[in-house]
Amino acid sequence: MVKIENSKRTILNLAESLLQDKGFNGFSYAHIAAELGVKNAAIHYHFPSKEDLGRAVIQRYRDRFKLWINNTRVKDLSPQEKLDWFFSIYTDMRSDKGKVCLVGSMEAEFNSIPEGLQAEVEGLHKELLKWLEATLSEGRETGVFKFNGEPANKAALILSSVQGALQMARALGTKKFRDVVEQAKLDLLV
Amino acid sequence: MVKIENSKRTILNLAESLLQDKGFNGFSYAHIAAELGVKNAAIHYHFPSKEDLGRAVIQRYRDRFKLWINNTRVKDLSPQEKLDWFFSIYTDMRSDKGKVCLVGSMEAEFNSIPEGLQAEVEGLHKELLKWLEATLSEGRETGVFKFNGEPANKAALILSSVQGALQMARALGTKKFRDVVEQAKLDLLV
DNA sequence: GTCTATAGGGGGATAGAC
DNA sequence: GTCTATCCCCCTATAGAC
Repeated sequence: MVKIENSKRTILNLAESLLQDKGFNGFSYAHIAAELGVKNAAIHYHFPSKEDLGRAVIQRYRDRFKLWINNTRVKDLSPQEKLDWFFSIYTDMRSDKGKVCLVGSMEAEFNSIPEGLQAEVEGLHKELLKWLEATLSEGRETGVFKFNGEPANKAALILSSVQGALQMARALGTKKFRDVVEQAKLDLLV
Repeated sequence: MVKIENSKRTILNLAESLLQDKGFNGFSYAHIAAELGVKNAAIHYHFPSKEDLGRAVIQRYRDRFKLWINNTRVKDLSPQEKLDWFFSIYTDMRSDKGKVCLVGSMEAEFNSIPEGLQAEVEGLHKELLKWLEATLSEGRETGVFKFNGEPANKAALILSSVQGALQMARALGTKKFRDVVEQAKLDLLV
């Protein structure tokens, strides 16, 4: 049961949380309705179909990320600090009831979710990669990061590893997640 | 529709394939029955509950992995070759209809699958990590692998990254998966 | 081992009252 | 915007015939 100021926003919050907790095929309108303290049909008023709801969650996340990285609080950080900020997003997910990242959650179920959702996930994943690549590139130029190969590939590896590490932590515990993040940092010192 | 010699084995094959394709919550007894060309109830005869079926799939995979790594064809390889063999497992999954690894699939849905399954996944993940750690350790001693930090942490990072990369490839394409594997190899040369 | 039949539940979604 | 009521489908699972 959750307080309501803005139903639509609260629904999105709950849906996002459930997506990261149980996956797209693991949650239902009933779950959201129960926590919100309303009936099933009320959710359908705001989001006619489950696909609509899923897409709205991802879209909001994309907007949020875009705002973050364009905000001076992040934009003006050093590459080192940017990377730490990035890792902290995932660390916070792990701390928040062992959530995994939206992208990983939906890609694992990719072939059993609506196509409109797939496209949204693709867009988000590209944006995350692009920012990370730019950050690694910048850091290598200024000499704080050292690594072989292309920044784009290194970005793909790091993003994949935190995505995988959040999942791994569910079976093997939070320490394993932290180990992966530490190793990823070590692998930038070379 | 699939030929039947051994129903139980065929069911396990289909279930494993569906798990890697659609996830635990994304497939049903009906899917298997249809492909096998039998009725729903026939599957329940072999595997009373869906949890039983899921556990059997993971157990078989664990046995298979154990056999592989103890077989002289793998056991006697160099660390370099062992690692290549390991990556080839994942490359083959990607080639096979864009499957993801069982562990990643089930950890993404971890909080919406039966507890008995969770335990099985935990066991498998530990075994994969343990073997990879030993291989990295061996390779570092013989000088073919170079990396900072503990072999256990490096193993966790590499395993997480291929797990994540298979998922990433679903949204961004096979090239991205290959990029991650190549980067992982580069990161062992330092 | 596989079938038919069916129980029993949950899911997504809609219509119409308030 | 939220309610009640309802539809229809799919799902897991079981009983009993063959």
